Amino acid sequence: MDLHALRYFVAVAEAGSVTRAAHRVHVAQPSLSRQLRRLEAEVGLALFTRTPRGLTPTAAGRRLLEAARGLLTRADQVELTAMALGTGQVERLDLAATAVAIDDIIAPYLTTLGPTHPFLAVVDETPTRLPTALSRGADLVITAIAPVADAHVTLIAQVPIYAYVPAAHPWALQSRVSLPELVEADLLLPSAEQATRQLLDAAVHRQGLHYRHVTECRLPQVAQALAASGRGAAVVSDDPRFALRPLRVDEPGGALRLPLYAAWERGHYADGVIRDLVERLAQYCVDRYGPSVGPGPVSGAASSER
Amino acid sequence: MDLHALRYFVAVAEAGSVTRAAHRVHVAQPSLSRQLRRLEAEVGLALFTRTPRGLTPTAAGRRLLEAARGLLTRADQVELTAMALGTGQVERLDLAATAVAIDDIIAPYLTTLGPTHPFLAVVDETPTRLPTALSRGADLVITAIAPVADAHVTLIAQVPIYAYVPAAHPWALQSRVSLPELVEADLLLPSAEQATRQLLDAAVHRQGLHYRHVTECRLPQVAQALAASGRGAAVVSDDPRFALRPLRVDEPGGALRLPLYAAWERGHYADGVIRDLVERLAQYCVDRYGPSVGPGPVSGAASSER
DNA sequence: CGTCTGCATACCCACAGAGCATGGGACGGG
DNA sequence: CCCGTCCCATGCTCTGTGGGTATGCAGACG
Repeated sequence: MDLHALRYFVAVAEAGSVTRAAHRVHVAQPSLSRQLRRLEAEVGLALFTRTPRGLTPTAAGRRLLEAARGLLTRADQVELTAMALGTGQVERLDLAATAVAIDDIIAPYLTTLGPTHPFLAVVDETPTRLPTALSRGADLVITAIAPVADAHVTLIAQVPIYAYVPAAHPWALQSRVSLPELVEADLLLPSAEQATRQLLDAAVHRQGLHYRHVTECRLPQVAQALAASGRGAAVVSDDPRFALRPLRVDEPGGALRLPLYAAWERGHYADGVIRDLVERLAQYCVDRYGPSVGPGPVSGAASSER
Repeated sequence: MDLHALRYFVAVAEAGSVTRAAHRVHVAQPSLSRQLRRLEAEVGLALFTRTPRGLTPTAAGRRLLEAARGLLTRADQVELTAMALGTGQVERLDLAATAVAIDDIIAPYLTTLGPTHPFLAVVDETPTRLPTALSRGADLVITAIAPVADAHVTLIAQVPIYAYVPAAHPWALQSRVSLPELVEADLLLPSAEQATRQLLDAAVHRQGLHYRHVTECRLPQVAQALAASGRGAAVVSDDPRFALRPLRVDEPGGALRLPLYAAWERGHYADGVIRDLVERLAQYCVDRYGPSVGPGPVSGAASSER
């Protein structure tokens, strides 16, 4: 059950004769004749009825013909994609990104640019799955923790992180909060392996502060649900999709910022295309939010009351 | 770009190592290694990055992997259908039939029996295309003209033919019409190659009658449209889907009846299944309409005012 | 009844793919 | 620091499959 045999089979069916088919596929008639009989032997019944003027497919032959045609066209497509890969052409890029990157950068970038070539298939991954996204099929990853794997890494933006509080919270009237204030509150924080938590922990440690009461959440949705039920006052997260009031978290030098890296495989077959895309993304962040700075609460998608 | 090479390729990708993959596909490691490098050479770039502990697919490798997996599952399906063909299993039968057979026999048979195995894919063909339906893919044909091709033929029913008249026609109050009456009317008849026309012509000739005024129509829809616009009084047809009043056409011996034959390819791979189905269809006609007789205007689906 | 057409068979050759043996690079433990 | 281990790559040989040429053979047609 070789592709070759099937190709010959459909050629014979379409030509209606072994001889004509042989001429069409540029092969001698006996070879084709043998392949055909071999196929019939494999299947176990006649695929053609032999007439003095040629061959006509039997019912079984017609049924197999349908299947074979479908398989062959599919095989040709695979061949084409392989060729496209070899010549560096690319029609689709799989992009995996954290929530904040998608909401604050990718989505507005795509909406302002419209459809792009190559087509960007964006998937948002949970922070714990992001480091392995490259090896699981993503062509480009945007993450806060630079992957250690054999990859190109570029810093494309630095976005502030936010403390989200319910509308009834005493802080609800202010737009930012300092770290000494923050650590006194009941906090819902990402779990330790997440970049935002590491960033926050480092800043807290730098200032010699200590958390008072912390509840860890691996998923932002859970944090939001807990906050809504009063189990925590402030949620610190990089996920901009909260229905809570965002406060920018400040430290003395300014806002606490999460770096966002674009990472892609070293030697990727579409390296040039990806490089180009990453550069445009970084430039987009600069144009829109200022140099070396990501979107803030004043302008950009994260500024609305969500 | 062989299926074999692709199979090895996905095996290596799934095993994460040439050695393990070789063991899994029951082949020596060097063969697999060579096939892999050959595939990479064909595509033109590295599909795996070699690590001391095994191989991990590159971006191009992952992309090709998707395509290859799809192709291989499809190939396996084709293999399975081929096997099924060989062992005489059948999951689908393509049945081509005239309008009258579908409306009066197939449809009621299927509605009373519910879903059948094998699944019956019913297509209605125009009378001119029916004789070649067997060679164009149908597994079973129900037609009024027994095909001359190398096929089994069985008479399964004999259905009356009808003259359809507008509701305003003088005959509209009667339920049948004799041939001497009929030939006096303005007639819309099927064209000469159609079975109903041949049946009618033969009966007319047997009784020494002659048509007065005939308009030929190859398509029943056209006949109906012409009748509706007053271009003909009576439409003789075996198509039971007219919005006109049906009159049974009588000759001295009784109703003028159109034979319906079931025909299927001699040596069909599902011969037993088809034989069984045909027998059940014939038995269904006998049970429902009496021996050697098809549905009449009194009982059955054709009796309603259509 | 000869010829023509078209499929099947016989025989030979070439190459692809499999196996075996072996080289070589990268970790890891003593 | 070196040796053992693990794993991939390569060289060599052999067999099996597919292709080519020559030919047989059966039905159609004049």
